[in-house]
Amino acid sequence: MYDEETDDTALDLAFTALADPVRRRIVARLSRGSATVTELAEPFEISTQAISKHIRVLEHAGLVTRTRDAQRRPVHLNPARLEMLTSWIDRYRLVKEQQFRDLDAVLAREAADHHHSAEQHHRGA
Amino acid sequence: MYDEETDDTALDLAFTALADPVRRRIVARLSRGSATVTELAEPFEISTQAISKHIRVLEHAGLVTRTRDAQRRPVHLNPARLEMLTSWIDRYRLVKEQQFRDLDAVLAREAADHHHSAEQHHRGA
DNA sequence: TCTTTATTCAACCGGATGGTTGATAAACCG
DNA sequence: CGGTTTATCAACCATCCGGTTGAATAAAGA
Repeated sequence: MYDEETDDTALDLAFTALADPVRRRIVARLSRGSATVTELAEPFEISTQAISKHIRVLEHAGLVTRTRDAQRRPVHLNPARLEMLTSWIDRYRLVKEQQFRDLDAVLAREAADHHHSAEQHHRGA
Repeated sequence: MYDEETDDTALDLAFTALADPVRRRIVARLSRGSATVTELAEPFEISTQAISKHIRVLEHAGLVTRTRDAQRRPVHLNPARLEMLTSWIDRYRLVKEQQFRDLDAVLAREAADHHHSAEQHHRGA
């Protein structure tokens, strides 16, 4: 879905959003079901305004959406956006892990460490 | 490997490290093979000092390691650390995606939107 | 040894970030 | 209507972050 030319600022916003422990706990909580701002704020010792800001960061990153129920604004997790992150990470993780299994790559890495330059030994992989 | 009680600051560091487009490009480059600081700096228009700082952030996050070859310090990607991130994300993504497939969860979510409280309808999932 | 190359250290700067408090808006409840 | 609940807006503040320039370290090469 998000393959090839993944929007850079979208990744910025999403990784930045998950770089904060409070926001990660919010995501964890939302994975078990939607919740309102005050519900989400309850386990924390910071103000609801601060939580509201955190939710805005998550929303701006597309990781959560909000609906409306009277004066409440329930927050819902968007798993598709999480999938965007795993697909980005896996793209490079898997390439590298394949290299570990590839003897040629191991030799190229040793060459980078013990000889002059790392350079492109086998870019045809 | 990193299941259960994943160290919070480790996740902080790793997500923060990937929240920067320059650092993500460095990771992408390193997935194709190790490289030195000046090699990594080349495609960018910023100073090598800035790149050096970026690498330190990645190293501190455990995403890369460094060896020594004379006055060069080749940088290597650590795929295991990337795997830590995907496993964290997937933990919550998959729970939520399961809810989408679960009719009971859909009903619970509607109840959260149209009635009084989101609350715990089916925490036994 | 003197010079060049590779990299880091140190100080600095502007802008973003995460928290605060106080005020405001909107919808429900009596 | 008046009051309570839910949430955001606004201003403020300290710290962090990503970049800069200039100096220092370390090893290689002449």
